[in-house]
Amino acid sequence: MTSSALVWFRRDLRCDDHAALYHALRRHARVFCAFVFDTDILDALPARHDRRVEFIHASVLALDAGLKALAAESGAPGGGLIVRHGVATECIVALARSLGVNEVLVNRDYEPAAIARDRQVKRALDEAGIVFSDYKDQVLLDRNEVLNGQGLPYSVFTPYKRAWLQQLDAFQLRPYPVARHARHLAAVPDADTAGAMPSLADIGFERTNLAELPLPAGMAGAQTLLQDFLPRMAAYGVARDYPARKGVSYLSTHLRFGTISIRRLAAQAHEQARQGSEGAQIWLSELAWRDFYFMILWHHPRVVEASFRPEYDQVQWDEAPELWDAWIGARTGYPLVDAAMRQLHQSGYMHNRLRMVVASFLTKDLGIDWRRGERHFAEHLNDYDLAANNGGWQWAASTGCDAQPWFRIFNPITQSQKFDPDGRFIRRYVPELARVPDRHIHFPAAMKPLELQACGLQLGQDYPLPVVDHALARARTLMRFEGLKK
DNA sequence: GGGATGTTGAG
DNA sequence: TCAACATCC
Repeated sequence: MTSSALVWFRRDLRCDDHAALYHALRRHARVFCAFVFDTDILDALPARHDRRVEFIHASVLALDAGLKALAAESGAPGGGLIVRHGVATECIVALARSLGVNEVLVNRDYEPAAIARDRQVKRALDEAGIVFSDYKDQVLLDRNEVLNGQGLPYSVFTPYKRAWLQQLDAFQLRPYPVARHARHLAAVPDADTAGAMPSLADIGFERTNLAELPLPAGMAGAQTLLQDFLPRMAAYGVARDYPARKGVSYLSTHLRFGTISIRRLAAQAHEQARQGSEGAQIWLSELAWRDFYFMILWHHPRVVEASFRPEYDQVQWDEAPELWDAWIGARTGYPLVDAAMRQLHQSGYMHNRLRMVVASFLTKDLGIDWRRGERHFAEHLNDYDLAANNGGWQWAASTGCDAQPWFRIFNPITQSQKFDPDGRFIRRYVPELARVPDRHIHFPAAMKPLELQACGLQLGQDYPLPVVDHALARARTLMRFEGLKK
């Protein structure tokens, strides 16, 4: 066996339990690894400071080190990552030709733009006589692996999950044994070693506050967060709903960039669930939701632009520029909504319950098109993922598959009372309300003048008056949806 | 040489 | 998880 291959890393920045890397190492004598800082993607980002680019940059450095360590352990000559900055479609084809590889391997991506990009690369490689192959890696079960009785993909989550769980056996959860074949890792060619790894500035980006956030990057960062979460998994089912508590895994960004393998996570959850942990069972369902939305996007790429249920594209949303400004400016007068939006802007993270609250508020209270909210999240979330973000927004807006019914409208005040009962989360992000008593923190506009005076709060000055009345807004939304022909 | 035990690949 | 295959006494 003298063939050689190139593994192109994209959103799978790890060298452990990695499908494409495993297959390359098994089938080829010499395996090169590459990552491209893709100008097609980077140039389209709205800002030159972006926590995700910084996270990726740090994770790519760690991946290079990881590949070198893996090679060293197995006595291979080199290892390491070839890093380029340019148009990925061109860089990869040029690199594959200059290295003279027989095959380029990737882990499959399910987003329409990525599918088009990969198709373009495949075409160019075909012409050069180089094989292009892609593998399932990002998800546990993809595309047509989970089908209903008629052999069709599901569009309702609960029966999907039942079938998904049935298929999730020990084999599906097994990690790819990469280390076993690591001796086939090839050294980075000399031409690529000198000044190969560009700095963040080299690719045109500035530092952010990422280093101050509890989000360590790279494979090691993911392991740190996982170790922290494992003992909390059993309590996840209850704790996950309270944004003030440390109830969730905080692994979403790592799952987004593949710095941890979904199989390793699911295997842990599966094992704890088998031993009767209810929290683990619920967390595993969240991983099923993730697979579900990837599957939906694969089969229905039109959801990127349109409602999953076409009849809901007839909903007349409002332009409402001043309401939009209040939402993105975290000045709606609904403390939980404002706190959530500030959490997003300060950290690039928003607790999942709050994503539902602010999405419901934008679409059902402010009457604004879910796509605008979706785009805002896309710009700011560290863990932004098209499939899940789109699915979540369409769920909240009632336009999606298995969405909440249109007449079910979150009340931002009762959500706040239920899930931030003592206002701890609100006070963390809306300090101007620090002295408001618990009883009123969820809706200070209901306070009487004497009560406002007692805590020294001037409504409309220190904190905004509500931009809409929830009861009225709710009635308007019911009418907005009611008019649709069924 | 046969049965127990271990390793690997299947994705 | 299961089957194929290797290894060991």
